[in-house]
Amino acid sequence: MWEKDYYEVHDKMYIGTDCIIFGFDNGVLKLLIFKRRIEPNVGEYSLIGSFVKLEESISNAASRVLHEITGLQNVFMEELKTYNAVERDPGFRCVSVGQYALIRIDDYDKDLVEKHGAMWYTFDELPDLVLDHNQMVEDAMARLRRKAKYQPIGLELLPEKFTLPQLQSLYEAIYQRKMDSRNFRKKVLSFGVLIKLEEKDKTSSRKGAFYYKFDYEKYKELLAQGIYFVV
Amino acid sequence: MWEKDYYEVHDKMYIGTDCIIFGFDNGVLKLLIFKRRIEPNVGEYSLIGSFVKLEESISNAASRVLHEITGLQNVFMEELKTYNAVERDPGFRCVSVGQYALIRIDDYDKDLVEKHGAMWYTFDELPDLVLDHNQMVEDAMARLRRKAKYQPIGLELLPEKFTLPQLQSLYEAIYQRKMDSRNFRKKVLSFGVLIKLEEKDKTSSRKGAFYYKFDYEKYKELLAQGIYFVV
DNA sequence: CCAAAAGTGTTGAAATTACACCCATGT
DNA sequence: ACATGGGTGTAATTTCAACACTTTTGG
Repeated sequence: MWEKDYYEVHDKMYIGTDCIIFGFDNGVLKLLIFKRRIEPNVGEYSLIGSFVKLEESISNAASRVLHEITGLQNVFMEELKTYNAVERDPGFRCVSVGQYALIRIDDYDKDLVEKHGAMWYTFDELPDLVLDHNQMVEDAMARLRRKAKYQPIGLELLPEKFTLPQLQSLYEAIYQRKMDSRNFRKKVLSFGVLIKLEEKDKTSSRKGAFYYKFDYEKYKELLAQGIYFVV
Repeated sequence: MWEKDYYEVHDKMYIGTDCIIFGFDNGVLKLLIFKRRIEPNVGEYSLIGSFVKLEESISNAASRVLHEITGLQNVFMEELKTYNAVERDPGFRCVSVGQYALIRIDDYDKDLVEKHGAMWYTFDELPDLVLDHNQMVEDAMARLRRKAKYQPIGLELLPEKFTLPQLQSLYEAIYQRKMDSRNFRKKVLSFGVLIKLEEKDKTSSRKGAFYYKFDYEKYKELLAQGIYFVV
């Protein structure tokens, strides 16, 4: 890659990406935060991030760092927005692209996460983070709430097999309010993208709750038709 | 601004911004496109954009170039997303942040626009644009449709005084479908953010249509309460 | 047999859609 | 007088919200 003349008069800067990683654990929505072991800001808490290299896209960079830390690949991730205030990074002009990720909290590699000094925190108990990272988390949370109205995000945050009570508690965690189980079930089942399995989850009640899984095919069909999922 | 050691091992690149500028003219939604007079891609069509300088934020950069070309200031603008494919710009690695703007088509400085070789095109008649600019326009259009459901964007696209038939035709242009005028009126008036004026617009009918204006105060109150405007 | 969570229907209120005619006015 | 776009109300349908009891089963 070589640089054309008419570009050289312009300014170059760093581009980074920071990942707002949501996980859902036992009825509680959590965020993966880590304690920095390298400069700058050693010892402070921050999101997981990286500079973007010339030969990778921004989402590549995010996937790369996410894989390094959680061991996960093919994680659902979406761009949030850029954080580009001139003085946001005291070191040098650096634009960061926030990306939020949804992971299945039972999938990730606990040792790896621990080795990097990362920990799960609930939204309410977040420590102060470096730079504008607290703002990023707030923005991501707001986005998640909005997104959950239109798309079955349970698909990304729950294990492949999940129960309706689990799905409901995910939505309750996102919206921070109790929902009526009859109405909730009616609604989510009406979309016709859930397949009921024979098997029951007996870990949380004696009666047991039936497992469901997503019908990806039907889901894609509906999306293609422009149908929204509003819960 | 000086550069810390631990940054120097990373890659710097260019950041640009491209503006997807919507205007609403006489029942038709249009986009401001210009024919490039400078390298690279002289003679081809593109969105209006600029490189971001070290000492300005991305939205500053967009405002700057928008002002240069339309003469307008304080234009409504919002970040769309980044366009960051490694090879998107053949000159050098350059990430572009798309921003869409809504302008009152009767406000802009026609001479200035013409001097820069810019022209209004409807969405359906867009020429081929450079790089990924056609994609940007599509994304912006999709965003606008979604946004129009939640916020009274008429506020940005229409002149200060406007009639309900005008507002309706704006929504019809955005959603590309006819709406029922009784239902439309009922809905938009129910929000209570429109103030009916004494004056009538007689340019499009003999009977004349009453002008309305937005009640900004009430609008802000409602937004603060988290109320949505769904049309 | 009992505690604890899963599962299930109905009813009233609210919002949305469909639909057709009169009004005001410049020519 | 008439053509043109502006303005108005009601009824049917759909969607949403509120609400309580029965089922299952491990201990």
